[in-house]
Amino acid sequence: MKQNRQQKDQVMKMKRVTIYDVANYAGVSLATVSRVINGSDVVRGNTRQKVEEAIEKLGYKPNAIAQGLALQKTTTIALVIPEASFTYTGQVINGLLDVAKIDKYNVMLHTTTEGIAEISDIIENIIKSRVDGVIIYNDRLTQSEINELNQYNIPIVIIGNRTSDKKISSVFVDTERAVYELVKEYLERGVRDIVVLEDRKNNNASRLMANGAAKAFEEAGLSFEGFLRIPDEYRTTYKFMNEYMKTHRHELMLANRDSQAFAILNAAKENHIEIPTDMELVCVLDTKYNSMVRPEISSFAIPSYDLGSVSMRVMTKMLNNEEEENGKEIELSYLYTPRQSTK
Amino acid sequence: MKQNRQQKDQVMKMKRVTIYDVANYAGVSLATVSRVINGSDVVRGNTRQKVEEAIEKLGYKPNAIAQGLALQKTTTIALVIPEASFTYTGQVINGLLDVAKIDKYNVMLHTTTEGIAEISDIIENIIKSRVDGVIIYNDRLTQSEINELNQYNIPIVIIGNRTSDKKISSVFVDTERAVYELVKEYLERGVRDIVVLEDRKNNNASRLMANGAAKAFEEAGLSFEGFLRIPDEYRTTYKFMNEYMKTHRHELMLANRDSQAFAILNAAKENHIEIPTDMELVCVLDTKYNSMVRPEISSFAIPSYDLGSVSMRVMTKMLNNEEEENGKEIELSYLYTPRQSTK
DNA sequence: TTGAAAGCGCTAACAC
DNA sequence: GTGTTAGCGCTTTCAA
Repeated sequence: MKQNRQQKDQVMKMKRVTIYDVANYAGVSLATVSRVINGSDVVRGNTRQKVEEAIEKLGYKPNAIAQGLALQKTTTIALVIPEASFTYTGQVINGLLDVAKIDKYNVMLHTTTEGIAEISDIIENIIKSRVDGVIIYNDRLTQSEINELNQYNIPIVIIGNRTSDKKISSVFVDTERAVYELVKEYLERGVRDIVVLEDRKNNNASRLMANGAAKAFEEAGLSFEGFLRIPDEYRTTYKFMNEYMKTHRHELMLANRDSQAFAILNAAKENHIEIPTDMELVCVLDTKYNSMVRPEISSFAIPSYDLGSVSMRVMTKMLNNEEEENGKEIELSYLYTPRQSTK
Repeated sequence: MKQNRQQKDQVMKMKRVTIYDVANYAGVSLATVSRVINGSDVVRGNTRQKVEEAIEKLGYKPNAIAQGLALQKTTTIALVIPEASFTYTGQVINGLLDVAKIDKYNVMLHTTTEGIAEISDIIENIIKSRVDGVIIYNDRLTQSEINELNQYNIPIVIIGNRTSDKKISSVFVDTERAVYELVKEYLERGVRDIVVLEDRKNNNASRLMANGAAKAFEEAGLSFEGFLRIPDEYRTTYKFMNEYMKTHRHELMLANRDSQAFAILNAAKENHIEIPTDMELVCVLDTKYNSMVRPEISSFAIPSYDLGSVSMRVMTKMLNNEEEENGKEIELSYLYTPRQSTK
């Protein structure tokens, strides 16, 4: 069978070239080759040269798997994001990958599917693949699941939620405060009929938004009752809003994603509600499509790319055992950007 | 140093549990443990039980890296996509990952950055990480780069372009034919002033669209001169179109991405060109945002999810050495979907 | 400055 | 059925 493997390799054209081949070709020991590829400075220039030539000649590429075994580290991190969130996480991923590339880390992508309880499979998988760290977008993972990972003593960075622990750091934007500040301002202007629309795809974001609004109301001596749930029987935000707006209208509506705001926009139009004249509209997260609708939705400029790049940077630092980086909570700032959907 | 490592492990709470620990605990040899975790059926039920208990008790998870070394396979594939294409590739990735999950494959994500010539770095990286296969979205990679990968005899699946070779298969939609058929129909209706707008982010798609249109024109005894380039000085499609439409109008415009169609839509509005009355508009690729604009853009329903899932399935088959799967060109069908932007 | 050799954790002959 | 052992390709002591 060993024979078989080698034979097959022959047939398949070229045998994988290993560190042995290089050592042989260069007439040195494999230890020396190892030193060269790892940039050790004890190797004599002359020897180094020979080895480098051999590497070049043979087209040798170190086997990262073998290195991983020997070194007990894979220079790979796992990224876990909710499936179907690419529209909003695209920039986050780009930021993350750019930094990963610089630091020579590989990224293994895992997605969590809504509703399906296979998260434990993903965790199992992550453990088996011995990645050096895990970056998790959003709160799809419950505390207990995160704890399970944490047990394995593997550094974790959470994107989007403020959390921290011994080996857990987080990078996020304070949505709650963003909404709080906005609502507060409207309240001061005398606007009271404010509604926060639920985002069924992101409970946590919804909760934070509602909390922010509630806090502002509270401070004004009022109580907030404007959290608008989308009943299960409506398949889309648009369908619900279209129905809802036949009998309801508000002064200000807040949505999480721009796509929800667009749905509101269309439903409003259908119901002859003028935006921003009759109702104002703001969303938290937007995409490039927001510059393509009329009116453009006022939103918070969330630094998505940075959310990703900073996370990866934090991860690298944790991996380099810069202890002070552990358990950090890094808040990135947002910027409210008024557009045509507000007065 | 060996001491050191072990000490450190102790300090860091728990020593990684290996197959040896399990063997020890269960009072069998590591070979037997290996057999159990690999589902070999030669193990006696009684023994298997003991081993399974030990695994459970110790919380043992096989080290995929070590397995990879021993087996010469990583059960990991690399996915290469153009950076910033997540809006359109999101569904592709979802499809791919879903199948990968079923087949127990891991996916390493790599992105290619526009203009920057670090593709060779990515290839180098892919080789080093010893993935079992590579799936490439789109034609960012030139033939010579693909050849370089191919040298290593690693199965490749290309998404989006018809290509094939000894170890290369592809999964795609025939955009050229889609445009051909559409243009042909318009020509038959007497519409001649047809323009295909360039997609600077995707030359290949642009080319295919232009080819399709040209073919239809040719068959009608006409020559196609309606390929509209966006000059470099314009940063966005919108800026260009807004200028362009001051002096030009057409009967039918074709864009690749919905976002480009939206730009045209807005520019048209600004220039008092009514769609679809004064001009009709069709795009190839669309996203969920297309259902949120008015008028909705007529488009081709491209099975993005399937593009991903089928690719991964093909990859699995190639990896299982089902020779007949090599060099396959799999065409997925599209469906023209007329909406409000056409008469 | 270099080489020999012992692992890293696992699989798969081969022997019993 | 189960154990022994030789790799898989690399890193890192330890000696020379």
